Amino acid sequence: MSWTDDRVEILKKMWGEGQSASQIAKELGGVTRNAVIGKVHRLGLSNRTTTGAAAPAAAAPKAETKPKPAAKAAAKPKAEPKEEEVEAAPAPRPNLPARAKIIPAGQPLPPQPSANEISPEALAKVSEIEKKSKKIGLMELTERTCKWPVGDPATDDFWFCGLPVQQGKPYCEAHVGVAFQPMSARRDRRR
DNA sequence: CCCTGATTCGC
DNA sequence: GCGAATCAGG
Repeated sequence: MSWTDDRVEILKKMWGEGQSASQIAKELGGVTRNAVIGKVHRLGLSNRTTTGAAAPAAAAPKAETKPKPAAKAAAKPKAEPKEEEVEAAPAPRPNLPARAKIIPAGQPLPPQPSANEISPEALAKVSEIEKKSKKIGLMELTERTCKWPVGDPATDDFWFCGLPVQQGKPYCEAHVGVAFQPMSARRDRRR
């Protein structure tokens, strides 16, 4: 595939909308996100300060990019209804064994050193997500499902969180929060 | 070990 | 000019 004017236009449009390079590449087809990024740079329209997936600092106040006074007469009333994202069904919700006494106090911390102090916020968050947990069984555990145990293994009332894990961690974000709160900042990241 | 963009360099 | 490989970071 080559960069035809048409495709470049789509690229500019989507990039301007803040779409990620991978999304643009997927839309265009026949190119990878690297190709898109490369092209973006070559076109000069790089900056967007949106590094990383989790970069809430969008802002983009100086978006007004009209460097070309030469108004392009290419008026294309493209009524793009945007891509419709299909929302997957929520939790499978396997029938709960009657009264699920979701112990509020006895927090099932796997490797509990001794006495740790977890912020009430984190605990509240855990209680919250436990409701949303997928309640998966041991068999459903994969490398990227939260392995946080909930309930009492000795009873029916036991399952694993199963939510998407945090990168590299064995737990989801909420559980990571209570799993290892205390951590000395490690300035070490070399391949 | 998912994702993002940025840069390099052989083609 | 192109983009895979790589880098740098969330």
